[in-house]
Amino acid sequence: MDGHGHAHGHASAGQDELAARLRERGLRNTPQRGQVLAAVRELGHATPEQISESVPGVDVTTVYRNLEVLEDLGFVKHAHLGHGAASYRPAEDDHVHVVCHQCGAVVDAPPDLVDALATRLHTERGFVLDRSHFTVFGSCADCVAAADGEQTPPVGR
Amino acid sequence: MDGHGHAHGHASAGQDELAARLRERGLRNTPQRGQVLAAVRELGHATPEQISESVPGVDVTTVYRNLEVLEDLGFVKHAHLGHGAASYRPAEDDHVHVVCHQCGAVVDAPPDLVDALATRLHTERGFVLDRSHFTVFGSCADCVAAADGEQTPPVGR
DNA sequence: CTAACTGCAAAAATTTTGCATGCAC
DNA sequence: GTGCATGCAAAATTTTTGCAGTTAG
Repeated sequence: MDGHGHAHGHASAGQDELAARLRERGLRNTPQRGQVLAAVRELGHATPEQISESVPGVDVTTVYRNLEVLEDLGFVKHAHLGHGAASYRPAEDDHVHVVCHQCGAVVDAPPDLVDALATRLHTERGFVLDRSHFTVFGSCADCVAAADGEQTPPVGR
Repeated sequence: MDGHGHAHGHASAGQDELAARLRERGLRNTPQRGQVLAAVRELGHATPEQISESVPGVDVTTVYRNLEVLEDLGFVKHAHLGHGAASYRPAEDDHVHVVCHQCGAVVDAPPDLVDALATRLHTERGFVLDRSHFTVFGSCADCVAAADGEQTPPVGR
C-alpha cells in the first residue's frame, strides 16, 4: 500500500518538490496535479483510465494533461506494456517490465538485466537505451509449463 | 513500386502456402487475404492503417480481420513500436526493433542482440523471451549528438 | 448450394481540442 | 487582477460489432 518514503534525496519527497518544480516553470500547484501524482505513486503502474478512476473528482481530460506535465517535469514515466494501454509510474521506480503474452502478468525485473544490451547498443550503434521505457514480451515460466502439458498428451485437440 | 519477388527459399513462397494453410483450417483463400499478406511483405513493417492505404479496394475492417487470421496462421507478427500503433511484419523477418524517442526513427537490429538477455531471463526466471515482439526505446546516435550540441553553448536559458 | 468473407454503417473505446468559468499566485 | 487550469462538450482516432449481399469451395 504505502511506500513509507525514506527518500534518499529527492524520490518520494516529490509532493513538496512538485510545488517547487512547478513554480520554476511558471506552472501552478493545483490540487489535481498533486492527486494525479499521488495516484501514480500509489498504483505503482497504471493506465490513464485507471488513474482517472482512482481520482474521482478529477476529469479524465485533466488526468491526461497532468500526466504530460508530470512526465515533462520528470516525476513520472510511461512505458508500453500491452496493446494500446500506456502505463505510468513514478520516475524513481526504476525497473524493466516483463510481460507474459499468455496470462498477461506484468513482472518487474531489476534494471541491470539489460545492462549488457545497453552497453552493446551504445558501443555498436551509439544508441542510448532508455531502460525505463523498456518492455520485454514472452511467456512466463507458468505459462510455458502449461503449454508443455497441453502439447504432451497425444489427444491432439 | 513493384516488388519483383525473387523469393530465396520459403519466405515469399507463402502466397501458395497461404492457400494450403487456409484450407487446413477450413478457411477461404480470398484475394483480400493475399493482398493483405503481400502488403505486409512489401511494407516490411506497417500499421493497420498503412496497410489499409496500401490496399485500395479492401476495407479497413477486412484488413483488421485478416491480420488477425494471418497472425494466427503464423504468416505475420506484430510488435508495439510507439504509442498506440501496432506494427505488423512478415513472420520470417526476424529482428529486434530499436526506436528513437526524439526523431521517431525505427531501426532493425539483429536478433542476436538480445541473446544474452534472453538467456539470462530464461535461466533466472524461466521466462521465454519472444524476440519478435521486442522493442527497445532510447535515443539514436544522431539525436544524442544534437542534444549535446544544444547543451554545450553557454547561452543557457 | 452452403457458409465463410467482404463492405458498409454504427458502436465502442481512447485521446485530443475548444471554450467559458474558476482559482492559484 | 492576470492568465494558467479545470471541467464539460464535441471532435478526431482507432478498433470492434452487426448485417445483408457476395463468392469461394
